[in-house]
Amino acid sequence: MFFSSPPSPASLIIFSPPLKPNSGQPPYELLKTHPSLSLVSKCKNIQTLKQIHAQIIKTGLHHFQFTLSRLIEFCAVSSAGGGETGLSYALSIFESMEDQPNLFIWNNMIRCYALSSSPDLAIQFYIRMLGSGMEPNSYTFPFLLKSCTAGGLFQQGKQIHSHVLKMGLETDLFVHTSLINMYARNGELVDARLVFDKSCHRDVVSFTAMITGYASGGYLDDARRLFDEISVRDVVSWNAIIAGYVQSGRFEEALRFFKDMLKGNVKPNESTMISVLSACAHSSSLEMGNWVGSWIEDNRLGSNLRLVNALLNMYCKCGDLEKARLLFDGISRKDCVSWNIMIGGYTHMGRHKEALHLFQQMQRSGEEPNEVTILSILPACTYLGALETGIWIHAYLDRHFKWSTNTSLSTSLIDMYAKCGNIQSAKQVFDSIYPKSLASWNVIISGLAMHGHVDSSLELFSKMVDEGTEPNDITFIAVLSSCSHGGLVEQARQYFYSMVNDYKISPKLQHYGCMIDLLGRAGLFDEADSLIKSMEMKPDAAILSSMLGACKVHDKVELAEVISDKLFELEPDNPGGYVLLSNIYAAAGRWDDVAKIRTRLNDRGMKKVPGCSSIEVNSVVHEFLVYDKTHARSKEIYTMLDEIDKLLELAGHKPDTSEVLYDIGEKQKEGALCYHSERLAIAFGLISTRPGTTIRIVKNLRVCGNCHSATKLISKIFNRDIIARDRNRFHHFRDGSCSCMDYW
DNA sequence: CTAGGGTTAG
Repeated sequence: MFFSSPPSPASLIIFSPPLKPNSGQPPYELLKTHPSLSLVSKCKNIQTLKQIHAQIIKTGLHHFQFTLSRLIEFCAVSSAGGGETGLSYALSIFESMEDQPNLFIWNNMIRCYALSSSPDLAIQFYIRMLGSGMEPNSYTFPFLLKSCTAGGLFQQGKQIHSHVLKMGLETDLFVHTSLINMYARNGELVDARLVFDKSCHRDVVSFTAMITGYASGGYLDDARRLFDEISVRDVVSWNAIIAGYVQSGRFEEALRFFKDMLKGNVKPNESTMISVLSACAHSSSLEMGNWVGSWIEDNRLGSNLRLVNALLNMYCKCGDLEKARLLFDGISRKDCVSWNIMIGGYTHMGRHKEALHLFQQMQRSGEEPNEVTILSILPACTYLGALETGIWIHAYLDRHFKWSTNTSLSTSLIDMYAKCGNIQSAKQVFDSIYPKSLASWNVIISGLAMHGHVDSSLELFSKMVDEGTEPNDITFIAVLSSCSHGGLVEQARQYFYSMVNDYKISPKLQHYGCMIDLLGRAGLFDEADSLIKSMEMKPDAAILSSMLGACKVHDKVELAEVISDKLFELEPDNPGGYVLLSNIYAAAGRWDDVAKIRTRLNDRGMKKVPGCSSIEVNSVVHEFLVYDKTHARSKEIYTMLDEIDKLLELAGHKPDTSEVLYDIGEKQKEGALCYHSERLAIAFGLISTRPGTTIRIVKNLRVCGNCHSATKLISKIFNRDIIARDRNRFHHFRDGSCSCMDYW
């Protein structure tokens, strides 16, 4: 098959006299300088090598072992011809050789195996070599030991070590370093150190092998000590120590080493920069990262994808998405990693719509998503409530991955279903996976809680404990919030007690938050207060806000004033608390105080976080703000809103305008309510989906009381299930009532 | 008669 290549390009055709073996003179001088052979070293890929091979046969050069040696060596060395193709090509030459292969050829065959995907076969080849009467030399062992390192073959490595001793080759610097590396990479640091200490001829390379071993085992102090002992440090030794600190998460120190390296006038290379970029990404060192960016440009390395991806990752992790996107768009041959980094960057910064959009572009580009892609895109679906896209991904996973054993993938999928409003599918996926990780228990328990399935949520918690999975602090947030959604005061007390005493988990702010929210809502202000006093940390804004909310439910105006003073001290510029207090005043009819707060808000120039609701239709996420008129079908939406309004009025719905803060007329206040973002999303859902289809919307804030009662009626009037996720929980509206039983 | 060891992003 090697002779079936198309005719050589003109540049490869060499007219030279055929050579004959055994013609008296040893032809090595001639061979070395023969044009066909010097071409081998310039060879770019295996295709070209085949053409040269054909040429060699034509000229009779293949009768000389020297020639074949060079070909096999090429297969072992060249990255273009290496790997599996290189190995099989080398093998075919080896097996069809006329004479006994010499040691050089045996050694290079072992070298081919070391770089292949089955390095263990190198050992078999070595045994075959011994069987044919060949004795290994100082070149054989580095290749062989490299195979043991690559294949994790510690036992075989040990045996080979005894061969080394028998041959008296342990003092050979190359063999010595290979042994250290083999032991170190197999996690046998003590053995590695024994070998290291035995030799008195150590150089920077053997030091580095030992340092790498220590560093990858997390023994940074040992690595550091050896590093200090090296008299002349080169790039690779610097890289090893820098990478070691990066892998241990000690990024600032890694960057300090890098600066020392530059001070010592050692020139960094691509590997250095990949580690440095990783350190910058993790420690948000944008300045240093930018410096590396210009270094890459100066050294014209813009086409090195590994390096550019690392740079891209740095920009994303440092939050400079604009620069990242510019770089990303400029990469001509993006790989899966480039896409993953950019998509993950958007998700990470909360720009979920852009993440989803880029994911769709990725599919159009023909690049296949992998597990990492899915793990960054699922949270975006979850956040946006993009159930259709989520279902598509589920089907994609079924087709392409064995995902049910991948715990993070399945957990992410369960979370997506739960938070996109489809708790049944979440439960189905949960039931189907094995093993069930702690995280998967946590997401299903909190998912059920959010949907108001309090009983099954708590049952699942008992089942989890029965099956021997130890709950953690996150589990208890889920359990306590479950109690909170169900108004189960006594159970919550018991779980809280059990968490502290049985599981020795010290409560965090969120645990206190659930408890205080629950106690406050139940009107148990004294107990809530003493719980706050027992906390070892100061109550945060969330806790004070939920106390304030409880004051509203129970008309506690004076207490509300005390609490809001503390809240305003903590967050003077967050309008949420002011709005809540003003609502409490409004409910008590204290309009003067309402006006005072409004002035305070205006003086400080505070803006409420705008309410935003989204709905996914045909895999496209549509977002709406209050009074939003930017949507392409805005006209139809507002016609629908008017229609809804009329029907609501007919059904006897009376808008409660007391919570509207602005100084406007009663009629306008009603308007402000009708155009709340969730109302717009629902109206769009009604006009863009078939009758009877469930409408799912997601809101970034809590749903207001007025919209809640309106939505209940809408579900009845239009005969639709409406599933709404707000900041706090899910509301399933059906036939005029809501799954939350008006408790939220 | 040719060769060999240590560093590598999501």
